[in-house]
Amino acid sequence: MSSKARGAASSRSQDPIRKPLDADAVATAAFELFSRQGYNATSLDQVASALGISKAAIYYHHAGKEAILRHGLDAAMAALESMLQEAVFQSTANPPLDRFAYLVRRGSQIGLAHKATVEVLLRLKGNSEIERSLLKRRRAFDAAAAAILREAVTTGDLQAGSNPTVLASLSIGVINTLVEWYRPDRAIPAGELAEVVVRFVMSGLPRTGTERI
Amino acid sequence: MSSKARGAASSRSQDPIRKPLDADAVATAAFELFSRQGYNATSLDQVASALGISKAAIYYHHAGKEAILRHGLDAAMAALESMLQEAVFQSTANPPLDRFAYLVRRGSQIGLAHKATVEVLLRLKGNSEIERSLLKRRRAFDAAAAAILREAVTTGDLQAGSNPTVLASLSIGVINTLVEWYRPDRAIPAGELAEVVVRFVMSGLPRTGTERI
DNA sequence: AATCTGACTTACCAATCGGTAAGGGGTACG
DNA sequence: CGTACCCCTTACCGATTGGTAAGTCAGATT
Repeated sequence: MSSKARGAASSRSQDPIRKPLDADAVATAAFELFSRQGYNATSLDQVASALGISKAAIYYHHAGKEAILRHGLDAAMAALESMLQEAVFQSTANPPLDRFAYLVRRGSQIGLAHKATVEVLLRLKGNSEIERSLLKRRRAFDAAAAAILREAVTTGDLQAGSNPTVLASLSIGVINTLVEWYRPDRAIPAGELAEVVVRFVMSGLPRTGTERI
Repeated sequence: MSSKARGAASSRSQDPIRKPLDADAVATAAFELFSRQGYNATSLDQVASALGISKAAIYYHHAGKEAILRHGLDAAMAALESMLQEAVFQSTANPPLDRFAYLVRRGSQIGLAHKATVEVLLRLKGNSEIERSLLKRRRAFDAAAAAILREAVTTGDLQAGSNPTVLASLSIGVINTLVEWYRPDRAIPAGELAEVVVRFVMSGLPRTGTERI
């Protein structure tokens, strides 16, 4: 019983078999917890035990906790940004409100598809350099959305005197809030929900006796 | 120079003068930081130094970190709940959509007036018993709002087939998102903003060529 | 003058956290 | 058969955190 017997990998050999993890799998599990408990309230030990590995094993796949954060949020922001490019560079013959509706629809779909990551993205507070750089990208996204609405005011599609920045923030806010309460086991499927969101942003509550387009 | 000389209150006597703090003042300062950095990312040492006191002094006013959380969130939830009572018990002769509009307007005003507390309230994740009890109250609030919309479907004020739960979540979501980006130094004053929110919820983006009521 | 109380202070603690060091089992390849 | 590499382990560390113990000083009360 000398201290030499520092048995390693003992629990792994007890496992039936398990595929080696990769950086993506670790990040996915981490974001599952980040989104449920919050980033700061989630320890790497929790992430490790959710994966059935030791905390140190996480450091084989990622440089640290913040690296995991960046890994996941980079992917989510990239998806949103490429979608924004599509919306912005759609035929300018396309009315700005149509492009905005496209942005809202695709934004909802992406938000729901990347629920865990987007939820964490929305809760960033800028407590580190990484968080601040992500926040900067988020603000650029919001500004681009506002620009489309500003154009809609110029073309007269939106009422003169409207504040495009505020309206863009409210519209995007609807998407954001979506990510926070939607659970896939809900009565309404994600595909339909995106349409409900688009109609809500364009027309508000579906009242009777008001014109619909 | 015996160890007896454990000078106390030394920094206070250096201060010009300072009124004694009370539990509310400590909680207000704490929520200022909670809302900017997040609850978990804010240490009591930060709260203390923002107040110019020692961390231990916080424990004279509050039983602990979670007690501060409860102190502030209890007040915010109470304000929202009493507003909800007003909206619900308004003359039933009042159309449900009018009552809902009232709820959205007052909800926006309260959210903006209690910005720091409400922002923390919205970020709760249920990581402790206190958080879970607050979340329960929040869900009751959402359910009551949904009930008003359900009534509006019954009376035919909302289109048949509408999902009142989803629509209530989207509407309240607009208020929630408001709290996250609004800064009082913005171009638009808080009073106007509440009206913009009401119009947005009732009619969506202010398009030209659509009927307004 | 003596005492009490409100409002703090410094000094400390145990627990937890993110992160590191060092090593070991399994498989592929020479 | 050796050895190299991948993927992971146990054991540990320093820093930070929420929380506590005990002392203190100014001002009100007696």
